[in-house]
Formats: sequence, C-alpha cells, structure tokens
Amino acid sequence: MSEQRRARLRLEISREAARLFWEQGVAATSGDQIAAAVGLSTRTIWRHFRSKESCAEPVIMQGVVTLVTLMRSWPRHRSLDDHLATELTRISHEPPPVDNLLAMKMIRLADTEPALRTVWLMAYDQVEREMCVIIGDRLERPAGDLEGRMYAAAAAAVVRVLDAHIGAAVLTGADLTPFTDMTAVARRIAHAIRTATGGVVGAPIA
Amino acid sequence: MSEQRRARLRLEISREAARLFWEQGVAATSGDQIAAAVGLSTRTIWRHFRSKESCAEPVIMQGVVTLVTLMRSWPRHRSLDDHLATELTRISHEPPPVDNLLAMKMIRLADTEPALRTVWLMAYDQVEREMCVIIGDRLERPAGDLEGRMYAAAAAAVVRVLDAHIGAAVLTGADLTPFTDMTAVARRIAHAIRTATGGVVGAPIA
DNA sequence: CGATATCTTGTCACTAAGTGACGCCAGCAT
DNA sequence: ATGCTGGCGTCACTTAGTGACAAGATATCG
Repeated sequence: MSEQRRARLRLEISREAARLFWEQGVAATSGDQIAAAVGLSTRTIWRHFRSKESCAEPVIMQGVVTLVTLMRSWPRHRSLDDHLATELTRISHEPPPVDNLLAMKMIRLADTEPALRTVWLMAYDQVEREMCVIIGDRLERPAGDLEGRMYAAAAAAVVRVLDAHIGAAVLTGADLTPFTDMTAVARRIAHAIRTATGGVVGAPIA
Repeated sequence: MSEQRRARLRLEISREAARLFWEQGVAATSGDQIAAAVGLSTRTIWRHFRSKESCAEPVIMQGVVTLVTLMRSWPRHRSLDDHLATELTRISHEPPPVDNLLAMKMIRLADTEPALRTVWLMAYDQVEREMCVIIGDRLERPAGDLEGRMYAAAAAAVVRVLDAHIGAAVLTGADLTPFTDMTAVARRIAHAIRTATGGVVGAPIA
C-alpha cells in the first residue's frame, strides 16, 4: 500500500473519529461506531490505529503539518521571521484546511480527556523529532546531538503552547484580531522559537 | 484515605509494575500479574490507575521529583545555578532513591513501547504544570500567562531531554564521569533551563 | 488478455483491559 | 454496642484489541 494512500485513509478515519469524539465524547464513541461512520470493518480500524483514541492523531497532526512543512523549507540564508512571514501570508490567501477546526476541538477535548491528551503529546513528540532533523541540519551538528535535541524539544514545546493558546482562543470565541495579521503571527512564532533555543535557531546563516 | 497513604500505595504498585514491565515486557505483563505481585485484587489496581501502562507513572515521576522539589525551594535571591549546585551536592551524600534506576528503565522501555512513552510524556506534562507555577510565581506574572507557560514548557522539555540522556548513559553503561560532579550537573541543568527560557529563568531576583 | 502473486480487507473466535454493582469489614464517632 | 464511612474483594459484564484464515482487489509478468 502506497504511503500516500495509507496516510489518506488514516486521515479519513481520523476525521470521522474526531467528529464523533467531539459530538458525543470519547468514552461514548466505540470502535464499531467509527468503523461504521467511515464504512470499514472494525478490524480494519485496528489495523490502522493502535487504539481508539489514537484515531485522532492524524487530524491533530494536520493542525501543525503546515508549520512543520514551512520549517522544513526554511532556506539557510533567511531569518525564520522573514521566511514564516512571507510563507504564512502567501498561504493565508488560500482557504485554511478544513481539518484545522477539528484539530482545535481535539486539543480542547484533550484538556479533560487524559487519553486524548496522550495522543496530543505523542503528536508533538513527532513534531519534536522533525524539529530535531531540521535544527540539526541547520546547525550542522551530528544527528542525535544533545544540544540539538534540547533545542528541538524546547522549540516543539513552545509551538505546542502557542497552538493550544490559539486553538483555545478560536473555540471560546475570543478576540481573534491578534491572529489575523500573518506577519505578526509569524513574528510571534519565530520569536518564541528563537527565545526557546537561546537565540541559536532563527537567524540567517551566513 | 489520606493523600500520603494513597500516594505510597500507588508508588508500591508502580514499583512492582515497573519491575514486571522491565523483566518480561509490557505486553506480556497482565493486570492480574501486577495485582498478584503487590498482593491486591485486580479490581483495586484499576481503582488506582486508569490503565495498565499508567502504573509506571509514579516511578517515572519519582525520577524527577527531586529536581521539581529543588525548583520549588529555589530562593528568589539566588541564581538557579548556585541553588542547584549546593542542593545537589548536599543530596548526593545521601544514598540515591532506589526508584531512580527503575525510572531510567521505564524511560528506556518508552523508546520502543508507545504506550509507555505516552505515560512518560504525561509525567512531564505534570512537570510542566509544576514549572508553570514555579516560574509564574518567580516572574510575578499572572497564573496561566502565555509567556510563563511557554517558559515552563521549554524548561520541562529540556529537562526531559537531559533526563533521557542521563538515563540512557546509565543503562548503556556509558562513561558516567560527566555526571559524577554534582556542581557540573547543576550547571548543565541550570544552563539548559536558562537557555530554553531566553535567559529569563535562572538569574537571582534583586 | 490471462494467470499468478501480493496486498488489503472482512469474518469470527478469542484474550484481556477496564467498569458497575454489591457486599464485607475495619476504623471511628456517638 | 451501634451506626456510619471508605476502601477493598468478588463477580458478572462490556468492549478494546489480536490472531488466523478466507476472499476479493490489485499489481506484475508472460
């Protein structure tokens, strides 16, 4: 099975699962229900996900995949600030992915459902690994270097907090004007990452 | 049931569970086995833990509880570096807690067992909350402040990476001399936290 | 186009994680 | 002594998750 096809199927299952989790709660949603909603047998669900709750993972991941992609395409000669600003404004013209709202809802649920919180943390564990590669590559340090891992962990952590913050703001219907200016958002993210990495990750490389 | 008594019972269960997880693997260890090992009924195990894997949490927590305690007792007028150095050297004269090795083994298992990794991440999620209080208090910022939460998240993240690093070194039988000098260890931890918080958390407050 | 090999899914039986309900008893106050 | 409370054991039960095998889809090669 091609990697792409598998990822798409996982995402499709994840969408239905997340919808059900949000509508009726995690405990009240059974594996059978998820399977029925997506039109597969229950057995197939367990072939693609280790547990009921982890069905939410692809949707949660989708919420940060654009940022990770942007980080990956960050050219060495630019500052993170500038790169994120241009890319985010460019992307903001396109319609936002439909999964974003669903992802925020999952984060919200993770506040009260421990099982979902573990999934959320595991998703950012993946982000941390990605960051490890990106930062390690940028700093030209050996893979698995302790410094690089700390930078990556700190960067992933602040992005997670920012993500939770924005998600909470959107869902509670709070004032969203701080997040409409993509240049400002880019500056906040870049500043957070730069601060969390002691100023090491952010500047252009000569 | 007093909070203390409950915590002690949870720790007792956790020790047996961790031992079994290490000796025979997580999948091969049943709830019944854990219950038998600690001399309780299986039902009682589920009264104290949400899941089989989360039985490992108190032991994992025990591995960082000393550091969190030290952070909590950090006086405002001292630098984190100095405080940790004196306290760690003082403590290093006492015998190290017996659970430390067990905790390292759980972290090691978390590398290959996803279910245990979630528990590990959840434990550090708790550490992050603690850090939130400590840092928020020290910076005299309102509780739940976004900046404070980011500092706490970054600090908890780097401590987690350091912890994993040291644990791996101990278990693989690597050279442990870098970790014998408590002053040096304190400096590394304090430096990591200071770096991850952009230099904000670490200095004495006038 | 056809035959075969591979890969994914469905079905069914089964294990074990986790819950609800109820009764027991140790501790404690009256 | 009596009544209450809170933790524990027992047992029945639900359901998440797995193993094994058959069947259908799909790709590959002639």
